[in-house]
Amino acid sequence: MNLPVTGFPMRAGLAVNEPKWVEKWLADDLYGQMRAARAGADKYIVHLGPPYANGHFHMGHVLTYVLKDLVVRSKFAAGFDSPYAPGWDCHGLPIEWKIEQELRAGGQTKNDISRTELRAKCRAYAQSWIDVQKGEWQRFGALGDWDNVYRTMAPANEAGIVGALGELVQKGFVYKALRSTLWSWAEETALAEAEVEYADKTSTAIYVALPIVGRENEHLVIWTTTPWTLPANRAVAIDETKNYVNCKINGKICWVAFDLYDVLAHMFDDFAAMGEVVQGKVMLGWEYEHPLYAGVTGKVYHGDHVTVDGGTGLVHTAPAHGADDYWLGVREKLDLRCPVDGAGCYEDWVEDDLAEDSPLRGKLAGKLIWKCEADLLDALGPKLLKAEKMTHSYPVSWRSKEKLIFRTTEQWFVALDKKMECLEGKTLREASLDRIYGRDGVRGVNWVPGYGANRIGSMIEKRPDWCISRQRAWGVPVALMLHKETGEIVADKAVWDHVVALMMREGIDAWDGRLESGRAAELFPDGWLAANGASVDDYEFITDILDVWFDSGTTWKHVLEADSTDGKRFDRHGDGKRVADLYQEGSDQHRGWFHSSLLTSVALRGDAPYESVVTSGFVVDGQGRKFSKSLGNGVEPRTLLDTYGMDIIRLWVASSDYSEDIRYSDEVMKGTSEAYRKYRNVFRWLLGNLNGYAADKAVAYDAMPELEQYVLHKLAEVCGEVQADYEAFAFHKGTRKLYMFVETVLSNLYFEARKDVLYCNRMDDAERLAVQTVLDHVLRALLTHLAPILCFTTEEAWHRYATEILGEDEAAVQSVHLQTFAPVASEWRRDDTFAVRWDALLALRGEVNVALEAMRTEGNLGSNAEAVVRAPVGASDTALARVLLGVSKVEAGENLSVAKHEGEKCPRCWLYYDSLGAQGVCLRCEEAI
RNA sequence: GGGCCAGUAGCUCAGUUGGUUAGAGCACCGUGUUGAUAACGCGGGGGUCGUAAGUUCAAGUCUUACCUGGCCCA
Repeated sequence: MNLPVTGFPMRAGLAVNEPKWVEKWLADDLYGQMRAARAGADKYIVHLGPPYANGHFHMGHVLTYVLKDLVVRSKFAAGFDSPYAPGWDCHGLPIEWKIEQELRAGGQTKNDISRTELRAKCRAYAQSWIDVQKGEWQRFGALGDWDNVYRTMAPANEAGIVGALGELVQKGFVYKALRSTLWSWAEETALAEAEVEYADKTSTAIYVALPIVGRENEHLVIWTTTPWTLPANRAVAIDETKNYVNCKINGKICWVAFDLYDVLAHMFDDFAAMGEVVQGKVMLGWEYEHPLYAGVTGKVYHGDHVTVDGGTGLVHTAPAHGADDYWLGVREKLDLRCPVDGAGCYEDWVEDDLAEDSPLRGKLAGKLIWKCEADLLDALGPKLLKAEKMTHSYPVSWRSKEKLIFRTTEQWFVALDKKMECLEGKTLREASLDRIYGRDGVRGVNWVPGYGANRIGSMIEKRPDWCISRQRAWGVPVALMLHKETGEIVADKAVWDHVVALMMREGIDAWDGRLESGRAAELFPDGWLAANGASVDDYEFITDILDVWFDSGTTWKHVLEADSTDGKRFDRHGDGKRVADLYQEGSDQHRGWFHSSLLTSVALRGDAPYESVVTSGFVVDGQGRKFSKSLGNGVEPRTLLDTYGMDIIRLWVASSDYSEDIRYSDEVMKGTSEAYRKYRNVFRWLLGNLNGYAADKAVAYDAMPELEQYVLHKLAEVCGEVQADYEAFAFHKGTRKLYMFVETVLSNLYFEARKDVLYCNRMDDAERLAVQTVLDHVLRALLTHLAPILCFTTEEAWHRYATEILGEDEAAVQSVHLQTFAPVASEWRRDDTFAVRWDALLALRGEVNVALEAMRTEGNLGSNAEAVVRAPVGASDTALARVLLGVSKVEAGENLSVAKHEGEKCPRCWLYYDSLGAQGVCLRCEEAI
């Protein structure tokens, strides 16, 4: 008997064995070997959206890094050279916060140390997480250039980011403007949305009557919960489509929204009806007297944001203190200056327009806004119709829990609607949209799934100009110099090149460090100031930092492009392709990384940075809900590694349709584990039955039995389809086809049919060798096609194959990941006639199985070998049919009938014969013995 | 509240330009093997295709509304 023999164990022990492979691959520099093996081949560049260097990896990271790894590995297997550099996003608020927290824990604040020291702490903190995440990442089996990872905080990258900013400035994209931002006066800083919380806070709500110019005793009534913004009042906004009505409050004729009349009637003790109604548009242009300033007037304008479901329907508008107000102010060219400084105190000029005898004189300038409330209310006098305390949900600082304010401050922007020479007269918005949709003769991006184009397209269409400045410390400086008198930005390339060169050596400290230590002059090239007849004191240096999206949004430049000349990693030999073939991230990145990368790349090189963008949904639980702490349904990748092993997690990712959210649950993982075990058992069976086989024993295709040809036909078919699926990033389809092949063609049919020949025929029997030849092809094909997915298990099986079947030394075995997809001979693919014939044979097999099962249920049959079948097959097909059915005999006949074989059972092969040979076994077995 | 997307058996997925009784694998149940054995084979049950209308001779497949869930915004 030739039973299977292999050392490939049925049980995987992934949790223990996988880390050993990781170690070996790193020690052997597998990635380097793969690059070398594909030297000169076409490059396929997957570019990584850098993870933020803070915290452990979660399931979302697992999903995206496995997906990217599937692409990289399958591209190598398809013969491409696929350089891949892991990297990290290092700057930004969350890390800076973390450091501030640590400082506070030590009784300090960020003001106690220099910005340079603060940045050093942030840098060390980021690095510590990079080290942690690197280990977790490698454990995923992710292939990559681990010795040359990139970090946005590396000096070369920081210099590259500034260089990108410099080019934008030189091309004319960057401008300065006032913008309304949420501001924390307590911490003296602008806040990003992520830093904002909401809490119940008490405010003073006031109704104020503003006298209308030229209308005796008539007033506009405004309502506000922020009395401190009254000095900044510049207008009153109404809804021109709504009706307004007058009434008498405290003896004053007051105009309010018609829809709010009833509510307001009950609000005031001294209220009387009047009843004149006008449409809002009639009021447009009415002038009113400023609530505080003598001789100052404002006008009534329409505002889309005005509602009549609260307040009075007339909105106090202070462009310095609100987003809607700000945009109205911009539209109507109102005074946008902010009378409140960064610490929440009124500027001196806030008192300029006060009347000589105003009680507010000397009460506002330099005072904290919250402390001026009582004085402001007093100063309103009879204009104040009513004041009351109210509690409402209000934005507060994450840190101090103090109420936030809106302040208009100077910020830096990238223009989206400016017609640009470098974009052939188009705006950045238009040029970006052209590339998103592939219109106006421009090559588009391949969005997978396709709706990604719409999604990012509608965002680019609607978004305002890109505000790239932040008032923080941990980031790349908006390294701008402004001429103090002219306000002009220095755009001279020589200066930018000089600054970039300094940063190349010193990183971002080259900027802030020099400013802090009074060496700003060094930021100019030698002799530049003199040549321009200027001194360093003529210039103002911006200390804002760049939005972190600018860091990662320019990685195509400071990572890919910077490393792409003269045969370096990402060099594509000027083939005209985009810098990257693929960006892959979660669908949230349509607003994030895909978005910022597109804008910078279109602006700077006139094209998208990527050929394809593949987006995935999010990992959700078994009920389709997101993972969250409050639901308590989170899972830690580290736990899963111990429970299941990475290959099973990789298989889960590969078999999921990531275009939607993908579910993670114990049930899903149980199913995935079963599939894994199937693959593993099939590998084991193949290896075991290839025992004793060698390449020189291979049987030529034409000499093979038809069953073998059928299996090769199916193998060729599945390999072709799977490779196409991989190419289309449809891993779940490819995985599914491979599994179907393994399950239905191999396990159910072929292995079952050929066990007899493999176990019982002579080792050197031609038919047995034909079977082994097929097993050899099948194993190589399965291992190479599954290697991108089951990267650990296929490697393990491949090593067994190399040592047990090919007879190689363990130390000399070449990794499965160095192989290309096992080739498929064209002769294996057969025509439709062949396929139709086999469909019929397999259909017959199904019918016979039903009949045999009926016999078994009646207790008349054990194994199929006990049966003899009469079936409608040609006489020449009875032998093949017998093999397919696993029965002892098939006779050709008109109709299907099954019966128990009445002959003798061969004790060796267990088949039944009319009679056995002299040695008590069948003739075939006699010969084999 | 707005934009985009999804909702087919317990699970993972197929369902081509709308066209006969909606498919597969796993899981489940039954059963056979005991020379892939913490395996393997065979058979079987299981879905009113998220809900409700509509278009059509005909809808899982088109339209609308709603429900549920996800991402991004406000």
